[in-house]
Amino acid sequence: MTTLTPKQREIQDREQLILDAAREIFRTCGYLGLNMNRIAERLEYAKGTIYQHFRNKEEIILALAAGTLQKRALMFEKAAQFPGKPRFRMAAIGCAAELFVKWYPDHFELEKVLSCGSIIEKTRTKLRDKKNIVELKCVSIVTGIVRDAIANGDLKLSKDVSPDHIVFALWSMTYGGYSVMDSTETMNSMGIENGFQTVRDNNHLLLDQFGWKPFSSKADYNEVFEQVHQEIFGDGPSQH
Amino acid sequence: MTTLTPKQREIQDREQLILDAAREIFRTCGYLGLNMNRIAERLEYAKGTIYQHFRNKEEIILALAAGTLQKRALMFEKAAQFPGKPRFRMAAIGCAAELFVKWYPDHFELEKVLSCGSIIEKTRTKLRDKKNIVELKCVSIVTGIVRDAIANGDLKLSKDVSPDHIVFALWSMTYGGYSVMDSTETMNSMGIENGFQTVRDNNHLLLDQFGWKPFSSKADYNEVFEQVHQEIFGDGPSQH
DNA sequence: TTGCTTTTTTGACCATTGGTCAAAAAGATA
DNA sequence: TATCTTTTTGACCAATGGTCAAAAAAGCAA
Repeated sequence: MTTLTPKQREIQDREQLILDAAREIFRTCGYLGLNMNRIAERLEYAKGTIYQHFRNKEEIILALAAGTLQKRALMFEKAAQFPGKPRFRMAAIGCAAELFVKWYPDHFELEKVLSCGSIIEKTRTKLRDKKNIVELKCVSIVTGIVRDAIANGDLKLSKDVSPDHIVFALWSMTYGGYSVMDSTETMNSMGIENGFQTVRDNNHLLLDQFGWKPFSSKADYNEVFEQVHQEIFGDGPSQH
Repeated sequence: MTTLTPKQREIQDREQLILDAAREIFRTCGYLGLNMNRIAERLEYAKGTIYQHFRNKEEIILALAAGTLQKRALMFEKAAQFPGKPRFRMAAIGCAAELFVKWYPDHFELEKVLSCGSIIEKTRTKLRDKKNIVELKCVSIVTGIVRDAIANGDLKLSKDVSPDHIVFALWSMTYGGYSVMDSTETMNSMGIENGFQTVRDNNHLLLDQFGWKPFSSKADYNEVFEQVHQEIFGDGPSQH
C-alpha cells in the first residue's frame, strides 16, 4: 500500500524537515550546540514531536551521516562508470572522495562525532546498520574495480595481498590523510602546501607499488582527475 | 623557588589524582559518562574543588590526552635510538606506535573525542598548545630519521617529495588504518585478518615506493619488529 | 453534520549535569 | 592567640535530555 493519508504524508515529510534543520544547526553550532529544544523551536513544533521521529540527538546525527553517505555512494557509482582502464576508474573514485569531503564538509565532522564510542552507543543497532549498508556499498564499488583490474591483467596480486587489502590501504590513506589535515595545529607546522594533492599522490604511490598498471609514471593522473572533475562532477553538489 | 608548603604540595598532587580518577571513569563510561560530579564523588572532594584545577570536562580530557601523548613521545625517543640503518629505526617507530595504541587504548578514544570541533573549542588555546608541542615532538623525531636516511644515502628524494611529505604519508596510513580498524562494523565485512600487520605492511610498501633502502624485499621487517618489541619494549607499559 | 474512536501534538514536568559563588573552614603569619 | 589569606564547600541556578497525561486534531461511521 503506497496510499497515504495527508496526515501520514505530512509526518513523513517532516522527518526531512527535522534533518534539514538539524544539519544547519550542527553545521554552525557543532555537536554540543545541537539540541532538541533548538530544533523544535526552529521548526515551531513541540519538543515531543521531534522525539516521535528520533529517540535522541545522537540518532539524528547518525541519520544525517547516513544521508550524506548516501550521496557519496551515488558519487562513487557515477565515478566507477568512468570509461577506461580500471586504474583510471579508481582515480575517478579518488576524485569523487575528494570532492565529497569538499562539498559536504559537515559530513566529516559528523563522522568524527559518531566515532566516539559513548556517543554512537546511544543509537539503536538498526539505525547503525542502515548507515553501514551504505558504507559497505561504497567499499564494494571500490573492490569491484580492483577485481576488474585483476580480471583485466592490469593488476597481478601476490599471494599475501587480497583485493580487500588494497581497498583497506586506500581507505586508510585517504581517511587518515583527511583526518590529519583537519587537525591543523600540527599539520601547518609541516610543509605540506596542498594536502588534497598529497593524499592523491600517496594513493597513486601505493597503487604503483601494488603493481597496478598503468603506473603513474606512464599516465597523468592529475589530468584524469581534472577530466573526471569536469565531465562527471562539473555540475556541483546540488545534482547528486 | 622549588620550596612548597605542604598545602601547595597537596594541591599539586591532587591534579594527578583527579586525572587518574577521570581516566578510569572515561575508560569505563566514555565521554558522556564522564562528569564533574562523578569525579568529585569518587575522590570525596566537593565539585568546586575540581573546578579549581580544570575549567570543564573537555579540559580534563585534553589533559588526559596530553598525558598519554607524553608517554608516546618517550616511546618514540627510545625507538629512534634503535641501532642500525635509518629504515630499521623507522620500523622501530612503527613498533612503538603500534604498541602505544595497544597499551593505551583509551588514548585513541580520547583523540576521537577531541577531534570533534565543538568539543575541542571548549578548551583554552594554552592547553591545546601544550598537547601540540608533545605531538610535534613525535613528528620531529620521525622527520629526523627521514633526514638521517637522506644524509646516509639510503633515501634519495625526488624534487616533488619532502621529508615532511613522507612523515605525512606514514602518519596518514597509520592513523587512518587504526581508525578504520576501530570502526569494526564495515571492517569485519572485509577480509583483513590482522589489521595491525596490514598497516605495518602498507607502511613498508610506501617506504619502498619512496625508494628508501633497504627495501622490504631485502630485509625482514617483521623480525625487526619483534626485535624492537622485545629488546626495547619488552618490559611493558609500566616502564614508560 | 454529529458523535465517537484513534492518532498526533503539546508543553508542563522531572532528573541530570555543567557551572558559579558567598560563606565556612583551614592554613599561614606575627 | 588574633588576624589575614587561601582553600574548600555545597547550596544554588541555568540549560538540557527526556517523559507523559491531557488536549487537539484527524479519521470515520451513521
